[in-house]
Amino acid sequence: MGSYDHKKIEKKWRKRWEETGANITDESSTKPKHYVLDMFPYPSGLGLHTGHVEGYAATDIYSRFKRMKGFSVLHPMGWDAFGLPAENYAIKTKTPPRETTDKAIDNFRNQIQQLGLSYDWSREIGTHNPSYYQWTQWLFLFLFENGLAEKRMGKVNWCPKDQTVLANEQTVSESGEKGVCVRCGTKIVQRELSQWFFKITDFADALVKDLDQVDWPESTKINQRNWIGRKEGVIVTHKVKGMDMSLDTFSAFPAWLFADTYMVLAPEHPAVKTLVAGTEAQKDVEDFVKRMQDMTTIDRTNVNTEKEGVFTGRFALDPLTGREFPIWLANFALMDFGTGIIRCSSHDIRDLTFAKKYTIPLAEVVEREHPDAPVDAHANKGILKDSGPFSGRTINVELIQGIIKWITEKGYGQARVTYRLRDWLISRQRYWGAPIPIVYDPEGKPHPVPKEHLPWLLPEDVEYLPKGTSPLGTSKELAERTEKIFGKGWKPEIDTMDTFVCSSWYFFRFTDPKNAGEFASKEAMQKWMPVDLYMGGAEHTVLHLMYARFITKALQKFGHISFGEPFQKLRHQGMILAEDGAKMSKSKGNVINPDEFVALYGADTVRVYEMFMGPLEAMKPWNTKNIIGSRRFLERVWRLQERVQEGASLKAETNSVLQQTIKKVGEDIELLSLNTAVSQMMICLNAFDAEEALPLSAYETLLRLLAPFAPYMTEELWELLGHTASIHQEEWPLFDASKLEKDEVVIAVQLAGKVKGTVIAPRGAGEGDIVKIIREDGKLGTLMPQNPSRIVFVPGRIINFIP
RNA sequence: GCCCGGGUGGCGUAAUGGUAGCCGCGCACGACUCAAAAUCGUGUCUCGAAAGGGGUGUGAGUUCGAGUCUCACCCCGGGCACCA
Repeated sequence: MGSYDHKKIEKKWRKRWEETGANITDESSTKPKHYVLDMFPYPSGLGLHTGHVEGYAATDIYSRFKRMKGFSVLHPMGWDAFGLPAENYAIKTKTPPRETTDKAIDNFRNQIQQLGLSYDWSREIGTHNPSYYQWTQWLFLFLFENGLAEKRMGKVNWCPKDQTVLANEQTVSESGEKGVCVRCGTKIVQRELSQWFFKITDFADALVKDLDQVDWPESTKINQRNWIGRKEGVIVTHKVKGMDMSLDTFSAFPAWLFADTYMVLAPEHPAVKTLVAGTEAQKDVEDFVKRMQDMTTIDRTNVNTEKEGVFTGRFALDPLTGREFPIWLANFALMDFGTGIIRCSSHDIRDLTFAKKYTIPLAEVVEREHPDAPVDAHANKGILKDSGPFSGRTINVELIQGIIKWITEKGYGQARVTYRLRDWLISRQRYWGAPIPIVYDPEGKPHPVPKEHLPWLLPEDVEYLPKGTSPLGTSKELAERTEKIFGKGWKPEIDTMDTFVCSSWYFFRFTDPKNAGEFASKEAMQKWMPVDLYMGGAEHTVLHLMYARFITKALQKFGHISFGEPFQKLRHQGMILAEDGAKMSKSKGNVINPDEFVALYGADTVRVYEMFMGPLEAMKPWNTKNIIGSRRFLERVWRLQERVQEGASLKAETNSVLQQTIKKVGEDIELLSLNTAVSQMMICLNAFDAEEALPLSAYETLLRLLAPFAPYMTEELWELLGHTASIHQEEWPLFDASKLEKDEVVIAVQLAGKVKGTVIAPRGAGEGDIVKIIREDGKLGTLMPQNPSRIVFVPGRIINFIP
């Protein structure tokens, strides 16, 4: 027996598997399908870190297990390759982003291949390749043609120093300060620009409802629901006193409407102008509106921002109470929520603070519990008073429905559902992204780039440094291309798409990655979709998953696919922390790279260690010292080959451990409880180690269980045992249910619930048998009462004497 | 503030309501060795000489029996946050 030389073994099998196409997807088979997907990485220059390895190892183990269980498994990998770091690097060094990105991808691919991950590399995709982004552009046109993509004015975050637009995530400094440029710390302003939007809000209802169909972590579903923020409520229409105009408000808490005493408009509300035109308040209001325009929504909607407003001098008539509501403008009222107008009352802390500041009269409709604090409407409970026909009623669902019905019947307003979700702004004034396939005629009207001109190539003759407009605007080639194809005076769209667009459909492409005529064939999608297991970090619980679901629903609505949810089962791997428990980050310089451990201990050890660390979904600190335990485990399995002897047989007790191990490891992989699966294999190893000689079949069974976890070493051992076919094509072992339990069991003996000792009894012994054994036991026999009032007996576990 | 997770040995963790601490790391002692490493063996929650107690963030409760279920509180982590 040679020693366990992981370097030699891993090199040998990596080459062999590549040569034999061991990981190519079995497309032709009639086996049931299983699609196991990782969230594809952004290929950063830093390379793979231990957090990637955790998720990838888990899905690899799962994929290998499923293959052994008789499934045809699709397990692909690709690159979310467009994005800012490469562009920023280009600005600094003038290196074209494609060069940087392709280099990073080569590095990533190499690292991933070393880990023995069974991806089908023939399906590799990169979102930055024209053969891929051609279909991202197709998707844009598909949405455009179906009225789901439109250009309209939108507020963007603008850094005056860098002369560029920033994504919301880029308006928080590293120290957590909000509303500043992440790169230079300059206070950002907001600009109105004409931007492309995807109308995700059209699907808001389905995006909430269909969460019930999928097997996702509950917290992720809650996050999605909160983000969408579906609220049922009521619109109330108010006449403005002395004017021929009316104002609509939205209320999510209809039970509290009778407490409202004033009204607040968003400063940017179109009605403001008319309300104050020619009045005394006009100048104050206009000043206020101007000041609010100069503030970002981020600043205006910060909890700590002082509430301020201005009175319009106008009054609205409340149809419910007949009250005259003073009409104010306020910084906290937002145009893009509800109707942009709020009915305000003392039952909302924000409204109350505002009213106190400006001494606006207030009313209450629920009796206070504490004299200092009025009841908060968000609690939505209590008994109403001073509420017209509803006084004396208790707030509950029926009452709320009754109030909405009453408002509707009286013609005061109507029921309405509102969402917090906003349309998806996909324009980016960036270079390194998929170009938006739109051209403008000389009048400035947008036209789609005809499909025969896709891919609409990203130009290369650009100035990366941002100068106030998109880098694509500096490309002579793009301008010339546009005029050549469309005519004189035509101009290209120079914004690119948000990289989230690229990643919102890649899982379709994997089913048919080389298709030149469609984004994926109907047959391929029908065969493989939806994704059966999707693994990725919890940081994508909102945006990526929401966008991918939106695209899926849009494609379904227009007949491209027949299902509405892309990811049937979703799991998150937890973050791996640095050894001191801190988050790994580039700035702290504590990022742990798996390479040195792969070199030192082997990929198999690193895989086993990361799975053994703890529950997959938990956040856990890396501990270099602990890796040795996993290495020792593999070495002991390696050395066990010496123990194999013809004609040997397992002790019944050892065999029962083996049967339990087959059962538990299979069940645990299915549940992705991989730490306990490894633990159980260690238990099995310990039992085998105690045997003088080992039958070949028992050893081979353990190897097959271990194969998904340690694919290299088990493959080598399998060959050493004389097999010519790969262990990864073996069937998953079956356990013998009749041999699961040991012949003798240990029963805990309790007196009034306290353990006093144990007795050994034959398997299947009944209460009477156990009592007899206890009576014959010297110590326990005298300790247990002769006439207990009750005996609780749990077969095979405990017997409890209640005196 | 609101919504999710979590608090178990020196450490990572394990326990269908049924013997808390499995498995691993570390540590201690022993074997092997001239010696060391590697390997193997024994031990390792705590008080106690022992017999026997106590112990899963705190306090109550349900139960024959609670790490596990219920309530209140404390602490840690994550997400959302002027959303009408």
